[in-house]
Amino acid sequence: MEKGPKISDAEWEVMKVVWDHAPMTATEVLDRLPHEQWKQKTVNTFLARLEQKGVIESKREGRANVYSCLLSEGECRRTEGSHFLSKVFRGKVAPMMLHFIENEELSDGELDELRAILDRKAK
Amino acid sequence: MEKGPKISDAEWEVMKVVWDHAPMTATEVLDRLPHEQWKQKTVNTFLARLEQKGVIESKREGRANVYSCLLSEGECRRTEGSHFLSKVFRGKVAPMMLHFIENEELSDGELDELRAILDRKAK
DNA sequence: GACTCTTTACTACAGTCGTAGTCTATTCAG
DNA sequence: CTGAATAGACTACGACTGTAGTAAAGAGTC
Repeated sequence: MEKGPKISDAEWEVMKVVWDHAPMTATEVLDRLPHEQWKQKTVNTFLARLEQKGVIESKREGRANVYSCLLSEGECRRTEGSHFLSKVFRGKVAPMMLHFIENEELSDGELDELRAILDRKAK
Repeated sequence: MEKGPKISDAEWEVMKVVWDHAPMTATEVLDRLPHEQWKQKTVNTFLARLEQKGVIESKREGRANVYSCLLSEGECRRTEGSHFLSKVFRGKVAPMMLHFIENEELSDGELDELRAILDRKAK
């Protein structure tokens, strides 16, 4: 497991947009974010940093840069997830799962879904 | 939900020791950490910062400070867990659970344990 | 009491993060 | 072509992180 780059909180917000709509320009990214909280320059900075980190790449098209993903959301979730697991739950999966079952609102449908997944897994 | 203070990666390592053995002195904390990677001064700095953040408190006893927890590991897990959930899995619990079931090694025993918990929860 | 050892308190410093401003080059309107 | 608008590149800057060094104060030793 080559550990991927560290993606900060705010960078994750930008990446969610890029994962959902790439390829796209910096202006388009801003349009997909809450306008009250984000300025264009801030978005640009994060896009540049994410490119430095190798999470995305940019290609010049006319007057604008067009950004695409190099790492998928799933890959970044794996990196972030195992980091979280070892940091906060000392690497122990079952207690972590229990924690979320106890602390987060799970609908009956979700509970059923999870049981079905576990049944399949246990086979 | 009053959101607790942000506890950094390295601070979590220190806190695991404190949660397990408090009340204890800075020297005792170091003794419980891998000696190769931690220096006493570094530990002291983190203890001071954790006190600033309100995670622990210190009482002077003789020549040394004795540290105790103000926030439990469970409380900090709740803060960190809901932060992680919204950041990395857009707040959706079921996909996150699925992710960990698919990506982390779960023993048969743990799978059984989880199924039992879900059954109880669904009642 | 003077010196030494331990433990704290304060200071340092480079790297990352959040948040943008300034300077520049390119494009579009006339 | 010339000026105005726009998108990118580079710079800034204070807060937080990881990692300690230095100075100072209390506690024993002679």
